[in-house]
Amino acid sequence: MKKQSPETDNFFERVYEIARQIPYGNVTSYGAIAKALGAARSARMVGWAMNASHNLDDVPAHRVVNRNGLLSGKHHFDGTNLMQQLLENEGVKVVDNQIVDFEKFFWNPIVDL
DNA sequence: AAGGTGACCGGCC
DNA sequence: TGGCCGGCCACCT
Repeated sequence: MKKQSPETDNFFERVYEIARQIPYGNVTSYGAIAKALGAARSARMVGWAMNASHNLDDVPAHRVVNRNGLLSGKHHFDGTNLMQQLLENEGVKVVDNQIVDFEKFFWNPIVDL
């Protein structure tokens, strides 16, 4: 988990590209990104790509949560509450690892793209 | 080369 | 009402 041939991470790039376009103060779900990629059922892959996005600072992974609005990947961040802190810093209310009014802050990549 | 895994989603029991 | 199961695609060992 360190190399990933530059030729094969085309899929990853696609995910990063979407995640990078998430507006400040907005959030989206893995499924939404998956649909934007044309693979609605491959939401898992999006999460996988996010896992690799740890190496990149251009990808705001904290703005990506599951369709439940739950900070599923917060455990993967440096700190335990770093993800929540970042979201709150952008004006997104987070309670108990869950985004409040998720639908209100939700950003659909398909619409913007 | 094959098997196992994963920050998910949706449907079914 | 809530928990279980399968599917899906790419990456890693």
